[in-house]
Order: sequence, then C-alpha cells, then structure tokens
Amino acid sequence: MAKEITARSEDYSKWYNDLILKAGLADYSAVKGCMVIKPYGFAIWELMRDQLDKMFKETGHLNAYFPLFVPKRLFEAEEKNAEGFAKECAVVTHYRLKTDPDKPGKLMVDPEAKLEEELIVRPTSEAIIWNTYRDWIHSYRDLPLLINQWANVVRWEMRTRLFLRTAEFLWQEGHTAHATATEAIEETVKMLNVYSDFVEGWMALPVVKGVKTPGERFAGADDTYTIEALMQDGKALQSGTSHFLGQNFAKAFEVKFLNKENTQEYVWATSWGVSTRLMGALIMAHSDDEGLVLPPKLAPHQVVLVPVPFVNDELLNVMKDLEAELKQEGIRVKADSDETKRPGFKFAEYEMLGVPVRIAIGMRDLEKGMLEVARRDTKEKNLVPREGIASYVKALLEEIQSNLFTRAKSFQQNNITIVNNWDEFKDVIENKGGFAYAHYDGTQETEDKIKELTQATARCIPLDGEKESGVCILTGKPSAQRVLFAKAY
RNA sequence: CGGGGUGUAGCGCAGCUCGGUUAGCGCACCUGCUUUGGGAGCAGGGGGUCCCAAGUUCGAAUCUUGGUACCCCGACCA
Repeated sequence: MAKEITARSEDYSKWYNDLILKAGLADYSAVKGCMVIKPYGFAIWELMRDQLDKMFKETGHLNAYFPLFVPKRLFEAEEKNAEGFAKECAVVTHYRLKTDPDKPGKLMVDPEAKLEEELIVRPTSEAIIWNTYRDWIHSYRDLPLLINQWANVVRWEMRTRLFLRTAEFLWQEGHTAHATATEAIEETVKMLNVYSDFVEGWMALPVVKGVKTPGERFAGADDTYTIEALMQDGKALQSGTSHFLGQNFAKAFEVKFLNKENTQEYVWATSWGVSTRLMGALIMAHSDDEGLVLPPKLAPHQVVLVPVPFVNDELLNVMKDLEAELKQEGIRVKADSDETKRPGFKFAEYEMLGVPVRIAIGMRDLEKGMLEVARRDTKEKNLVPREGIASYVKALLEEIQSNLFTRAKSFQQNNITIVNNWDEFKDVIENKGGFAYAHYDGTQETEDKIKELTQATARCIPLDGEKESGVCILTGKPSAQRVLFAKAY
C-alpha cells in the first residue's frame, strides 16, 4: 500500500485515479479502455447490485439474460437508436483464427471464416430484447412485461476513465412493455424514483431528478429522465437514466398485442439503467485526501478491529468476542489479527479503504473497560465503554450514513446557483462550478452554442422545478422553465 | 481522430545528452534480530528478454529508422 495520494486541490483527476488504484478498487488492464475491477471494488459493486436487485424485485421485475451479440440487421431496426450508437460499436466479423503460415507460433484471423452477417457487441440491448418480446407478447394479458438484466455492455469510447467511462462496463438494464403510454410513463418515473432512493439512501449522495432536453435524450427514446449528482469538483455526473421509449421499438420490431376489444395495438416501452459508473460517483462523493470514505451501507467492512500496540493472545480473545458481538448485530466487521503489520500502518490503510468505523483494542483502555472508536467521516476518536459497544457502533454507523448525506446535500445546495443573465451564467460555470439554474429558449442551437462557449451542457429540467417564465440567458427569447446547466463527466 | 507524455525488477524512478566492466536507487518482497498506542530500525538476501524489430558499431538501456502499448489533454459519449 502506497503512502500518499495526490491532494484534491492539486489535481482532482489524479486524486481520483490514485484513490482507485491505491484503495485497490480497480486497475488498468492489458486491454485499452478496459479495467479490472479488483476484489475490494467488486465487493462494493456487489453491495450496490444486491440492493438495487432487491428494489427491482420489490417493484415487480424479474431478471433474465439476453445475448451479448446482436445481429446487425436487428441492431439497425430502430434507426435512431442504431444511429446514436453506431460510432461506438465493436463488431464481430469473423468466427475463427488459424495458425499463421508466415509466422510460426502466431495466429491470424482466418479469412475463410468471415461471418455472413456481422454481430454487434451490444452497447445496449433494446434491439435483441424487443426482437424477443415480439414472440412473448400477444395479448393484453401478457402485459405489463417487467424484465431486468444484469450484463456487460461495450461502447468503444475515444477517451476512458476508470469507472466513469470504460469501453466495457457492467450495468443493469430494465426493459418493460405496457399496454398504455400512461402506464409506461408511470413505470419510467417509478424506476427513476427507485434510482434516486438508492443513490440518496444507500450512496448518501443527493441527486436532482429531471428530464433531459431533446439534445441529451437517449437515442430512440421519446423522453429521458435522469438523476444528476454533483461531484466535489463541481462537475455533474449523470448517475442513472430512465427512458420512456414510446412505441418506437414496438414499431421497429412489430411488437403488438390484442386489447380487450380484440384490436391490434403496438405496446409502449421503457428502459432504464445504472452502471458501474455509480462506483465513480460513490468514490468522488465523500472521499478525501487520506483516501476513500464509504457510506456504511455500502462498505464491505463497516467496522475494523485493530489490536494495539501489537497482537497478543489476550487482545485476540477480546477481539474475537467483539467480532462475534458486532456480527450478532448484523454489522460487517473485519478483525485484523495480522501480526506483521503495525497499528499505524493499519490505521492508514483502513482510512485509505474508507472503512467507516475503526475500533482500537488496547490493553491500557481495556483496563479501564474502554475501547477507542474512530470514525472515518469526521476523523473523531472517542473512548467508549466496552459494555454495550455493539449498540453504540450500530447507532454510530447510522449517524455516519446520515452525516455523509447531510454533508453532500449541503454541498449540492450551495452549488445550485440561480442565474438570470449571461454574465452570471458564465461566472458560475467558469469560476464557482456546480449547477447554473437558468432560463434558455429550449432550442438545440442555443444549447449547442452554450456548450461551445462554456463547455456546460443542459443536465436536466428538474421535475420539481417551478413553471416560472423568463427569458433565455443567451438569446433573450422567452422560456417557460429553468434548466440546470453544468460541466459534466 | 488530433496534441502531448511514458515504456528500465511487483510499484515509483535514475541512468540516455556525450555508447565502454557485473544496469542502479527508493518502496514492496524473503530471512534473522531488535522494536511496538499513527505508515518501525538494523543486517543479510532474491528478483531485469532495459516495450518490440531492424540498422550503425569492436561494443547499444544509451545513437538511427520503423513499429507497438498504455496514460494524460481535447472533440464524441453513460
């Protein structure tokens, strides 16, 4: 374990990379743009995944799995969707290698093994799924169809960043079919709420729920709903999206059902997803210059026990009892009995790993019936009675969870700035950072122009925003509602 | 796809300008002893196709040419 990471104030993006590498969350791989998720990082992802999966099932969804490959003919069926992803698709053209006659021991693509039809490695699965749904859906009795899949997808990005944008990433994608537009829109919003409940409740990261402007909409969607989170450097991160797909895919794949009146109708669709990008959000949300800071609900180890100043049998026994006691309370606890590392090293290491609570077990304190409890979020240390430690820790974990949220919430609130003219807008985007809440005329041209001039993009039209009329900060044309702008990841 | 950077031990680097014993340093690793309430000390030890290929040369980590990989910054995107 290395000793230091770059300070946020010095180089935020280097800090982010250092943190991931040194906390052992992920690593670069031999494949350009692809990363290895290491056990500690994957443990966090598993906690996120398990919770989301539970929430999907509680809202009536079932898991299924669809193929990695999508035949080109299917992929291109929904034109807008296909166009939107065309530039970043990996394509399988051959199905066999052979030994290279010119280079002994080397392999080459067998030119005789060219596929009749290329296979697209899924950048998203609407095409293959809707092609399947055609066979699954015939009657209104088959609806709604509520399916989710956990999968990997590939988007051949020009520029990648650990967790935030990699060529291959893990995600879940929900794909639902409904009899009416109203029902589909309700589903879209319901899942957006599941996402915001998860991100706020488990990741302790406040989000703004909103609707994307047409320019930022998912290719093939009629409407895209989003949750936008704010990172410590003032940049926004789109953390989850939920799409109302209208009848676009139903029409492209001829998915119809017979309604109660015995007439054919196209079904209405939604899709929604969150990815390992959430890991990036989690890392950036709370961490500091000493390392990761994890919310207790998503910490692989919620409590670590460290004997001080060194490991001996008596301390080991106390530690074992303590471990059992905490586990009894449902707390994820790690008892570190490693004799080869000294306490100071362990303290620093578990701070790097973001473990919310550390308990030092030392002879001196034990003689007084006390334990030293340190919390990662505020770095406070307190002597706490050995008796009743488990309930103390349990309450402390809850306190840390809510403190992290409160802290992030106040950061977010302080970084949503209402602006009323171009100078204010520019000043916020260039100097203060965060969201600029501004009127604009709603046209693509203006959106493009704003991006060109300031690098800021329209993040969303907040769902709870007031319908307040005003004038566009750039063109002076009328506007019906304010939109959140920010520089984004 | 443009611009920049870097490839030398697991990691971080020096050496290269000006070619010359056995390629070095820190961290990590192994062994031993001593230590031990915030990243231990000492001693000993192991570990290298110097990114690849071709060329120049008596001799290449070092010079030349070509290739390749990854990272960073931009445009594109979750």
